[in-house]
Amino acid sequence: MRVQETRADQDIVREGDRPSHCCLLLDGFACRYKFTQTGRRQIFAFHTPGDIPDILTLHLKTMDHSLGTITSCTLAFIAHDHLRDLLRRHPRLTDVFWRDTLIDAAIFREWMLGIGRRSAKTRIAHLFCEMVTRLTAVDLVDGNRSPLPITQTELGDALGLSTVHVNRTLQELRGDALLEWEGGVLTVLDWAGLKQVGEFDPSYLHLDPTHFDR
Amino acid sequence: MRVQETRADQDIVREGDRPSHCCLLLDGFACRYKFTQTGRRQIFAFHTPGDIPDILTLHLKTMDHSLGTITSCTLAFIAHDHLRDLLRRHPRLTDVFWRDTLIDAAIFREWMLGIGRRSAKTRIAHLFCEMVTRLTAVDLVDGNRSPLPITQTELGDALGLSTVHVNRTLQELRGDALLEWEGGVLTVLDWAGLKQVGEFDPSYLHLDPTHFDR
DNA sequence: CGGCAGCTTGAAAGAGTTCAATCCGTGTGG
DNA sequence: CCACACGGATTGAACTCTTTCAAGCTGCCG
Repeated sequence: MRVQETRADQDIVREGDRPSHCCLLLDGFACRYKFTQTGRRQIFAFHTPGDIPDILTLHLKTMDHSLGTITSCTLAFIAHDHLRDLLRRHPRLTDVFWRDTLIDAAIFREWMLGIGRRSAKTRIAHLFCEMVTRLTAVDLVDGNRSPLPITQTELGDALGLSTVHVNRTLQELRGDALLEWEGGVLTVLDWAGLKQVGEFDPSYLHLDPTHFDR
Repeated sequence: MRVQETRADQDIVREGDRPSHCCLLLDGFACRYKFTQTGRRQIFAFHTPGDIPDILTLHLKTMDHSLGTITSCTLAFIAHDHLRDLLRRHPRLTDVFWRDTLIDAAIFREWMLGIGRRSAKTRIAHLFCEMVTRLTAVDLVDGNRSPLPITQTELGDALGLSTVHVNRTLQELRGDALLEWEGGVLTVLDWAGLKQVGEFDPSYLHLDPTHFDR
């Protein structure tokens, strides 16, 4: 494993690349995204420490989207060959990684549902609920305060909204005393209320261990 | 394997179910979808013969969305236990199925990009290009005529659009002499033009065998 | 102190939705 | 053989959520 520090807003892997390594995110926030031919960006996923955002390169040679840092990050690069060797020796591990990519896809579906069918307010509230839930799972949440070091533009790019509208909708959420968000820290003031506005049901994250197959 | 005929518009597996079998689609069209709490539907995927739309139940015990038929279908149900046994005996097969679910996810991402960032016209054209490409891969396309037995409402539910708007946008596409679509058959009159309007680049489908890892 | 990224605001424009009918082809029962 | 029901396609008009454009504002860093 090669460990490396990276500045914020740097691409780690780009659309079209054919990487020979996967990257384990040790510290920081990253995202996956792609541009429209007309230059509009959609963010597909936010990644947090512990994730291997490009594990898919193990089976899909050419990247069909990009992976970039949001904050400065610590990354560990692992050669595909080593990873394959590991999985061959421990088939159970294959299932774990496969399952992880399936949850990844479940999150994509939930975002799709939001972008396609939910209002801006619901979408934003939902994403906040998801991030807090996921960050809780990796023990990064302190009480009702959760790191969320992304910009309003990035939030818009993830939710299919303009920055302006994100900004105004955020004001509503704050006005409803549901949350505060400044300095990259999200403070949830009313979890029940936020969940309700966001129509949030965490089942799709498959965090409950009783959902495991074995 | 238990083979079974199913009528159109029937659920095969429902959100919340904990299936013990996977279903191989032998004939017909199916889709995966989920409802918003306010009753709005988002279709996540269209499935064609040869697909195993619920292979994910092998690793995610509880369904977080539903799978239903669009047309009448022929399905083959395979017990998880049998499938697991098969995969244990042929580890190479695990990689094939895993890869397949990764392509599934790549399609989700592309749809997300469309719903979030592309116009209605581009979205519809893009979906048509995708379906024709995928149906060509399973040899269901005859010249420029491709089966596409879905309703305008279903198309809207897949693209995050209202039926009314789908209808009007379809008229534009027809008016531009790009396609015809009636009786469940899509006829592409101008492939190059449709690709351009749809900003379609099939890379994300990972069909090119040179993209395979081994 | 200037510069820059990110946040905020106002006003106008627009893409897409909603509501409410109408139309059309097909299958069904009398 | 015709009336009727029904799912799906189509149309018109009003409405609204979200975008776009165009400035300001703010805090931080060199």
